Amino acid sequence: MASTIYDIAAKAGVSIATVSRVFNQSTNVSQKTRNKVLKVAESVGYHPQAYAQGLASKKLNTIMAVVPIISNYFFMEILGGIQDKLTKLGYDLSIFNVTGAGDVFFEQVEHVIRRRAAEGYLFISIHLHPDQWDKLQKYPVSITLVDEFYEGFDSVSVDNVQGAYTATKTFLDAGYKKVGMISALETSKPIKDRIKGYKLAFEDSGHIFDSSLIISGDTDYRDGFTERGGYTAMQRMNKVHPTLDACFCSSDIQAVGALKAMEDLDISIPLIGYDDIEISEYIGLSTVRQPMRDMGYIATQTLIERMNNEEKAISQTMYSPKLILRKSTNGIV
Amino acid sequence: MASTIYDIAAKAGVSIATVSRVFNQSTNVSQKTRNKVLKVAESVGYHPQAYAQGLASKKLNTIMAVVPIISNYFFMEILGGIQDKLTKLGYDLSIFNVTGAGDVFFEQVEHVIRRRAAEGYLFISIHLHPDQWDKLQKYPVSITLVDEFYEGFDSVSVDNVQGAYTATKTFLDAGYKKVGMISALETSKPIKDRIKGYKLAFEDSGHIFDSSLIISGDTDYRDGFTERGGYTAMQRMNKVHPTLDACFCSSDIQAVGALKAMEDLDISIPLIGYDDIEISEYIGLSTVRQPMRDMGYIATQTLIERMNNEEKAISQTMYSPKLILRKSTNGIV
DNA sequence: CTGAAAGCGCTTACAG
DNA sequence: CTGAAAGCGCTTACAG
Repeated sequence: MASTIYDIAAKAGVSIATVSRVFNQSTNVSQKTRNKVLKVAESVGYHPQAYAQGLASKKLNTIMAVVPIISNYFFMEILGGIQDKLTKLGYDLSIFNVTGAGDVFFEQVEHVIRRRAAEGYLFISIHLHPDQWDKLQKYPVSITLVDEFYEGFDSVSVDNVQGAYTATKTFLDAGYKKVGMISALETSKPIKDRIKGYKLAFEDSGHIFDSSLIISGDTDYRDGFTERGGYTAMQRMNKVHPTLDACFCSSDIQAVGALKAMEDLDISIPLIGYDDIEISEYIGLSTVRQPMRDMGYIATQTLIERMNNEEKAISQTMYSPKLILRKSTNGIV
Repeated sequence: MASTIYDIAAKAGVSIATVSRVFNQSTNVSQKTRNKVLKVAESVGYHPQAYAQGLASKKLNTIMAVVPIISNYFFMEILGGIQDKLTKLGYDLSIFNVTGAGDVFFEQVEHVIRRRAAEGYLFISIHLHPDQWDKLQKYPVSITLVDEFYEGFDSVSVDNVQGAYTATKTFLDAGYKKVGMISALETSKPIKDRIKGYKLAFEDSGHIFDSSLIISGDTDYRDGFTERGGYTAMQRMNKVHPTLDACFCSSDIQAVGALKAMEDLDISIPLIGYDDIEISEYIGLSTVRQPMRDMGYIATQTLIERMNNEEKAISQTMYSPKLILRKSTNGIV
């Protein structure tokens, strides 16, 4: 049923080389021949097959996004930025969802790289051990890291330590003493950094640091970056520290849950989230802005440049997150 | 740099057929030979290339999601459901983002089908004209429609007319007379149906229908399904109908914007959204639930079944949306 | 259990 | 401007 270049060539009375040229925008085909081929191709709905083209030309024209969790807001925004850029360039996007844990996780990542189903890879929120990164570096493929960085790879990330520091310091400087942190999975890379920044703010302010002020929710689904994670964390927080002054949340989506918990508990303290997802502006949530869309866009650009020039110097872009104050911190600054 | 099956065969002292068999889980290879091949392959980081395998075996093991707008909540949820299913089945996911408008839109859709870069296609929120659907039906590929249906295609959708009807009727039955509708792009398929349901509720209730009660926002970005779309629509609504009794919003994300507008305008009327995205529960938004995750999951399953059996009877799954009442409609029912 | 060989559907120098 | 032919990296009957 599906026709090939041979069928078209036969029906149009030309060679397969000519048919191929017609579909490759080659100028070396007479208008007459071109029209004849196009007409035949159209009549049977022919179009070159992606895989065969890829094999023969060694060009796939697709880049692959490798992600751990597909349905979260952070990734969605990043993806939007990637698509904005890709569309302009005519590349296709492929998505690989890494589902394994532990060693299997790395094996999956390595596997997808080896299959060569794309010409370039965008690693989004993929966090590995140093020796694993080193191993990956040996493969002759272009990879750009998003939300992570490691020596030797192009990357686009945000300074998580600084972001958490800024949010926490803002509370401390405003005179609040008991400033809690609603955390997510503590072994996750971004959380480690955010906790670091949170601590640092206490130290810089000359306050004693109390680790019991850092509390997570009751679920590790999506690494704890969920409404429910924030909701249950705030409930726990209120049990342990009923006199909390203010709270920093490790993501906006958790802050949404925390806000609800506060409402249910009938308490009200200033809150700062993290990310600045779209709804935050509308629900009046103060937050630490990560330029997610830009990150996806820039990362894609960086990757394409790398693909076109392997000798290019490594570029590590690190954004400084920006604090955005809204209703949830009203009157504190 | 990149090694092929030939390199491995040579180094392991076997034929390429044997190497191929090792990587295809064929049992017809002695354990000894298998180990030898695997060792060599590991030492150079070899793995069969996806495209070459695809060409030779005519199996790609990838399914493609074709979507108009990538970064929206509805799609994100659907995608999550697709991945849940795909992961279990060992298929890869590819995403094609249709960016064109008008005729170009259809051309892009047709083009991606013809390229055969996947064995099955999931069309998500792709709405075409009858003659375009008919044309698509001629191609020998498996396609499952999500959020749309058309004779001759497998599909998974939700009854938009009924959803809007239920929401509106609930208000009307509760005694509200002036019930507005915050709409999105009126030429979009789901909006047409939701407006239909909205109207129907008035007719069934014996009320006169006033089309000036249907108002959209000031932007068609993402077809108007944005916070901003809802925000500006509510502002307009308040100008035209300052004495509105209640309001139905065509999506939760717009409702978030509308809620903010109401706050800024210092008015308060009952609101019902559409979708039931995750945050809705936490912000207390009443809504019409679309089982997005399930839809993605079921659609993927349907597609795989179709791929395995082209003779299978067409299956058109239509969900009945469910009204979920929360704080935003407190006390009305 | 293993190998030789044909074939998958294209692209691309090389000639003319 | 056009064609014949080799090659891309695999898989898979067919033999043995």
